[in-house]
Amino acid sequence: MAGKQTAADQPLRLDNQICFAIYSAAHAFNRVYKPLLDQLGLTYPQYLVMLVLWERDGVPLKDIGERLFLDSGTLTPLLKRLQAAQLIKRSRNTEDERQVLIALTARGQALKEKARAVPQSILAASACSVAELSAMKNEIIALRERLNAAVGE
Amino acid sequence: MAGKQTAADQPLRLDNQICFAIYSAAHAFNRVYKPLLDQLGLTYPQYLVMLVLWERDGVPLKDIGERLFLDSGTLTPLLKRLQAAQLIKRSRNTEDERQVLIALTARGQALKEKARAVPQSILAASACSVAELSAMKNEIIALRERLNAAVGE
DNA sequence: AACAATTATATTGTGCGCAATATATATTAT
DNA sequence: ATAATATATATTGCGCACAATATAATTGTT
Repeated sequence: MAGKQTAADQPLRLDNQICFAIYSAAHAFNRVYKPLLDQLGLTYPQYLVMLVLWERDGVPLKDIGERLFLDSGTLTPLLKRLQAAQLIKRSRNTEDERQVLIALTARGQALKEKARAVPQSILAASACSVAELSAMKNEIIALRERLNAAVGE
Repeated sequence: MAGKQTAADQPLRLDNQICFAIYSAAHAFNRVYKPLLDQLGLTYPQYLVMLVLWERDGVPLKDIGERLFLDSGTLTPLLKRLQAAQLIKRSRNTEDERQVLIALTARGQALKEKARAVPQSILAASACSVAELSAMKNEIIALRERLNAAVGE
């Protein structure tokens, strides 16, 4: 019984799962990022938050969450750690006291310069042209949007 | 100063990161899988382990780890939970007492039949042809291998 | 104005994922 | 045979992710 591989088993084979390809590629990226981000004192999710803030500063937690598809259960403690590292400040919006506005400190701003070395190291590790990576990225984002749409139904 | 977008900032823009596309697609997959796997009483990583075991039974923990790119720190507690759910059995290999062999219980074998409904639901949610998904999967796996090779150096 | 519904964030609990370390067994070298 | 090295698993600690829940502020209704 065990070991027999029929056509009916194909859909359950690990190597046929695109989800596992993506899952394992995400972990592979993480391993490449780890030594680079260690130098910045950031984890990968923290790096993503910093990328958002380096684009636009002083945004509510909710906006960061929508951008990264993360909720307050993940972001609240993560942001507290970034605050403890003196990279961000947290303050309530005076116009809407429910909102927590996240702003970079001088230290957080300054870290952007150090971070500029990261993308090129990642590009080198991926051993792939920018054009190819960009094409893959767009396909994956399109897939992500269809998956998110399916959940929303 | 904040809000200014120069060419030098492009590499750090969130939307230009393929890693974030993959990271967020992995989470999107997880959200699609969640309700399906809830019916099986499995988490997504547990489902991956079961996929491995449904292909070949009675394998050492190490083999599962190599297949899924996970170490004992992740697998040991996960396998204990699968054992608690009576889906697997754990036993030391008599020929090498260091190894823990993981075997399916009758219940674990039986769950495979229930799981056959999962891949087609995922396919529907991805709203994509099998051929397209397969092509993307191969590209992503190739990228993963290059990333893993870069870490190994 | 009072009440209900909505929104934004925080908290708690569970399960990964991984680094660092510990322990026991097996292999290799001397 | 003994010692040194390597291998397989387990344990601890930290940081996500996310479901479920709680709380406080805002908006909408009557």
